[in-house]
Amino acid sequence: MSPRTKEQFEDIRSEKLQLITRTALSLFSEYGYEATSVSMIAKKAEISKGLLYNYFKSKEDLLKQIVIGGFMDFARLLVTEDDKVLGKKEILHFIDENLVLLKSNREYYKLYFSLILQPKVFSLFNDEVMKFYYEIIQHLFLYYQQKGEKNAMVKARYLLAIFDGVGMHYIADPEGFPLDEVSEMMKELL
Amino acid sequence: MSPRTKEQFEDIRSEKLQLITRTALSLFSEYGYEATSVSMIAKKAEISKGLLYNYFKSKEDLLKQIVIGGFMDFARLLVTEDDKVLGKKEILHFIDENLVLLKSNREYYKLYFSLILQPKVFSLFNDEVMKFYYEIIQHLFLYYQQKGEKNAMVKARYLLAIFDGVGMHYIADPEGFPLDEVSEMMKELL
Amino acid sequence: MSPRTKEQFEDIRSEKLQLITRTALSLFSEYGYEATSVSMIAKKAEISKGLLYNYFKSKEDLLKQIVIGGFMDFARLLVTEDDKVLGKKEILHFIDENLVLLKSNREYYKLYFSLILQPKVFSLFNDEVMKFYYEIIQHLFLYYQQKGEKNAMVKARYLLAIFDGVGMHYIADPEGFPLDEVSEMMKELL
Amino acid sequence: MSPRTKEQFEDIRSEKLQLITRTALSLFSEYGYEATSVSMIAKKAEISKGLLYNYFKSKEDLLKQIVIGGFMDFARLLVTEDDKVLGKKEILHFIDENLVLLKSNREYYKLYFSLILQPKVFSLFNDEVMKFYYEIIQHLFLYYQQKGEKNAMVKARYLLAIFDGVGMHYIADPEGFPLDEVSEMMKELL
DNA sequence: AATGAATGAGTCTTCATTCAT
DNA sequence: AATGAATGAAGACTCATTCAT
Repeated sequence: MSPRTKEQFEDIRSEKLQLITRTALSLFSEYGYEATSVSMIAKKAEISKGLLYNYFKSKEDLLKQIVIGGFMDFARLLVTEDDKVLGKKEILHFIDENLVLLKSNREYYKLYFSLILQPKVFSLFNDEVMKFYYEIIQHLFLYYQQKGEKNAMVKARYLLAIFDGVGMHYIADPEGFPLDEVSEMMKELL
Repeated sequence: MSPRTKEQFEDIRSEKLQLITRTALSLFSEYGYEATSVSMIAKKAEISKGLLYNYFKSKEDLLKQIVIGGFMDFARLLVTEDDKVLGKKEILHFIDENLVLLKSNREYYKLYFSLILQPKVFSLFNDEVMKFYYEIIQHLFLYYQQKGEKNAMVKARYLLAIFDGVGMHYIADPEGFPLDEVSEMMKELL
Repeated sequence: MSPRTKEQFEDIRSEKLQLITRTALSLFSEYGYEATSVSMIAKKAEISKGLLYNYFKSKEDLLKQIVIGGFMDFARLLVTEDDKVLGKKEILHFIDENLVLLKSNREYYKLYFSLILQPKVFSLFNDEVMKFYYEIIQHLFLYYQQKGEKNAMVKARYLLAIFDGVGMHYIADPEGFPLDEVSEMMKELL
Repeated sequence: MSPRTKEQFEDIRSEKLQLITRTALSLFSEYGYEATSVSMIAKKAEISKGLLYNYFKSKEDLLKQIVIGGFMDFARLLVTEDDKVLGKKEILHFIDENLVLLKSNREYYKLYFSLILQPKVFSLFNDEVMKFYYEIIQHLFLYYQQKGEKNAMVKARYLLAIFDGVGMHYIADPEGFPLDEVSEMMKELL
């Protein structure tokens, strides 16, 4: 009952939380969200089903935590000093970081793309995702505008669409898709 | 009291088949494949659950028919006289036709994108889709090669990825996404 | 509308009836009664499901006709001039005829044995079968009694049980079971 | 509030397992396997349908466990010191034990006979049962051979067929069939 | 006499979630 | 914090039977 015990409890909590989260991500991405049962997750994580509900209030909640978590990583890439307009350098950096993320978090992105257009599931994140998308578009829009581009908004949306297309194709065929060369081509659009 | 003629039966069958197919497509695209139950389809089509199984072996089979059907429409766009290498004109035509299809078959494409990266479901079509994807890549590759492009294969895969990205973004936000302007930009890559 | 037409109708009826009966027997015996659907029968007989119901009022009724029909064949073996006590010769004859029937109607007996102890199905025939069984027992009882056998009833029931056991084993393994030799052994019990 | 111990869980499991098994055996034997629904079993056992699947993979699996289980009891009767040829004493013992089993496990044997010649269901056990049957035949064959019997194999198969016939008739009419006297008669065949 | 589309009750099975311990 | 037995609603699917033609 000493304070340390409390800390230990918290350590356990966050450790278990990560264990569950990682296990679930791995299974969701391998089998899909619907095809992964809570039992499978509990078994693979070697915990009881009951314990899982100690950390997440539902399977949906677990999914949400995972998706939002990965989203945050992505969001950080674009964080800039307040609302300063991004320069070419920053956008290039954004693209590069993006690739690094894509390569290192394949599981997450596989899940992400498998969900992003699933109506029922997507509705869970609609708000967060949309808000974020528009933020990126806004950044890109400002960049192109400042560059004197006529169709700044069209270009912005085009670029973002390309991002997703490229990401999707890389995830679908990581061995075959020439991600690095393609990303160089993307840079020519800046 | 004589039995219906063969033609009458065929009429009934093809009408019901369409009814079920359309209803299912509409629901699959609205709620997703997994989230759409056979009961929902039957209720909306105003038929009994049993009847659906008179026309399709399983829910999976129904999905497959729908997806493959839509795929055929798309495949036709690329049909060329034998194995002639496509010229710029044909590719431009391909892009344009693609847009027409995208605009007129939104439901279908929503379904398509919602399935494309779902592990469990997609395995149903993996073969057909992959075969087809590689065929398109091959066409594009030959086009770029003949144009003297250095990275012909990279360009080919890049362009296809863009196709999907653009399609996805249009489907996700048909009102907001500037499909026509974007497609003009795509043409600059040829 | 001439008399002949009527006869022709009846010919058709009895022909179709036989067609259905035979087809059903063959399927029942191959897959079992429950595992054989009315659709399978109709398809194999190349008639419509509706027509089947024109001849039999239910699947159960169809089964009943088949079983009772085969039963009659068997029953005829024991028909004797009224209630005369059977002599050894007649019993020997009964055994032999039985074997002939068993060998020539394997399908039927397979069905018969697959049903005979299935509670739900058996209840359909309980009365007929029981009546018949007791009749045979009675014949055998009288035979043994007249022979001066002490345990005439026990012997009678024993012999009948042997009949069924032997039949069952022959049906289960027609190639391997030495039916003829075994039947010679049975005769020693007389 | 600490979780139940392993022992407690095991107790619960083995108790419920028995409850389900017994309930199912009783219903299967009363109505037949096909005619007994999982709902019926759950209702009679006063558990939820779902729980049944916590203990058995499927309805088929449940049947298999029951049949194999009862089979084991029977198999034990024939266990002899290694491969020693059985003497008359052992065979007599085998017959007697068999009767005891038959009398005390009527439900089981009713189920067994109701399955034995049902094509679809029986294929589940074909291998186990056949292996076992041939083992018994082999024992009986060696016994008769050692006794100097000419038709040792025929006798062996004959005896086994009688076993089944007698068992069947006893099960079909437990009150009326003179099992004990009949078994004395069987012994005369040794 | 004949067709096969249509029905709907019923089947087995799955699974997120709860709860006593 | 932790267990896993237990629930029950929902899912996909089957099939004997009916009926308009």
